[in-house]
Amino acid sequence: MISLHMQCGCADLALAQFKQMKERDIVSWNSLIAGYNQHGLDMEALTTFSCMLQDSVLQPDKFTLASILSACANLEKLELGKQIHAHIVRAELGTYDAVKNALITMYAKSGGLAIAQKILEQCATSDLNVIAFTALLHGYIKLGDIMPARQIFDSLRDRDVVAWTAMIVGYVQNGLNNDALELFMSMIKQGPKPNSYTLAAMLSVSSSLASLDYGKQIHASAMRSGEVHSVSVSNALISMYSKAGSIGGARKVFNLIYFNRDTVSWTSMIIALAQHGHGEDAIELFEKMLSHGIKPDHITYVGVLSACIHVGLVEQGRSYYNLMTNVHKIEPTHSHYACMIDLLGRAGLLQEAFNFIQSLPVEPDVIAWGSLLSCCKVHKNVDLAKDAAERLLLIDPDNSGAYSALANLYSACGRWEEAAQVRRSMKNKGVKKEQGFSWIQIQNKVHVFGVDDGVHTQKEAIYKMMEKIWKEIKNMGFVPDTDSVLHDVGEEVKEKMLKHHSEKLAIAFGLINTPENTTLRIMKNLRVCNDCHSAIKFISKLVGREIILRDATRFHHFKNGKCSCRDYW
DNA sequence: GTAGGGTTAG
Repeated sequence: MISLHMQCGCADLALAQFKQMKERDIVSWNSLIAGYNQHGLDMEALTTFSCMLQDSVLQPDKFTLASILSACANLEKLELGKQIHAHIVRAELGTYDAVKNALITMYAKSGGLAIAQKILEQCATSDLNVIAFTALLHGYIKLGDIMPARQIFDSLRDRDVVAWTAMIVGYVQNGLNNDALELFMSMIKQGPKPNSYTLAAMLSVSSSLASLDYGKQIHASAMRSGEVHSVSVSNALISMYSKAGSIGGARKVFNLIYFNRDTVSWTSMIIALAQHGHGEDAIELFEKMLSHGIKPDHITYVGVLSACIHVGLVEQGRSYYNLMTNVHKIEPTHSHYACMIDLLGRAGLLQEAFNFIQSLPVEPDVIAWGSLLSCCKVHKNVDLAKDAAERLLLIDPDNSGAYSALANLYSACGRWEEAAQVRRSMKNKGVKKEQGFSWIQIQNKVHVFGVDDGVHTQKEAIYKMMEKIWKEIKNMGFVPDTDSVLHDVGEEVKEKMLKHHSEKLAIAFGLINTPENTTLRIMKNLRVCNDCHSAIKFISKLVGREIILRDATRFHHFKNGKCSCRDYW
């Protein structure tokens, strides 16, 4: 009965049942502990374990210890794990496979990889199994050692779906998306059938590639295999659609799982809405989440605060920050601090943002100073920007963003000499500037455009298209924002440089190569400049198309001369 | 009757 409740995810019911029992045998204790462990309630598993040791004469058996070791592994409690290990040796329970595997996992996960390896080597060759090796493989991946992990994977004879997934996830977590993709392909060809874990991981690959086509393919295969009903796959789908620029797709999935939403589902949808500039909707959804009695976690609050940032709701942001710390008792992290700095700074309350940084109970990090710096850039506050940049460079001397932001700000204010000075010192220190580029995917092929690099095969046609658009939008009232040009050159040259910004080239290319009325989805690695933002609004009206641009921080939906961000970004 | 390796959010 206890395990039945646990399997339904009703830990409370299981506990009530357990408390009712007059006589508790080892199986009832084990069921409760294992249930907690399987539902991620590892702290509860450990407390139950110590109750068992105190309240009863029962001795833990191999089932108890396997679960407890797993809890230690998840909580990375190496010391406690070692004590359990000692007990296992004394009680001579170390011969059971499940216990051995749990032991190796515990060491691999909680920072004792060398011990894990040693135990594995001591096992006779006969009973080495895929579970222990997968745990070891995962241990290497956690340390970022991909090579030994891959070696283990290659040497495994009976690779099952978990081993394949562990290796794929390992690539994803270490930013090796292409390797993940490649391995997934060969899994399809010759490996076991992917399950919900595999598909969720591959959806996160599609998210970081921001490839809607690819994500849709994974969605289709999840539908075919029935894994689409898993909450984790649904949650990963929400993020994938959002990051690929389709807020509608994200909404559809979220609505579809009405009866099956967890904290991650709500959080993913809130973040999706925030990223797409639907700040009010994000907040409304958050309130709905609270009224449904779903507990927000620290990431939910990152989403809520960034929703407030994107629409400039300063007061509301402040009150949510207080709600988080005072009511939900969530300790703010660096991300929350960065959100608050952004919230205040974006709204022009630069001094207040600066004071906020000064009042932090921890050393401010690169992100904190970087947020303040970019806000100073938006509001053209040179003095504070200089201060922020200097402090940032103390922590990270090679931060190209800090140099660029400061140099650009000087340029924008016409202080060419100081701008040149910053660029010189950047050059002297060997710091390389991050180049801006944009890309667009058309029929499974990604086309990348740098600033005016002119390498594309359709260069002539693209430039010609841009020339035509430029003339027409100027007739519509578009005024080029030559302040966005960060070089001291004549007005005419400035205009030419603006015309060839990477996002504009990507749009011109998209217009040439897609049928009329198709939505264009452009991605950019840096934040969109003022001139491009203004130009794209006109272009969307001129060509009667929706243009979706994802820049470094958010999405802009341009339609009929307007942008979803309402020009606040 | 109970157990062991792998997800998803900024």
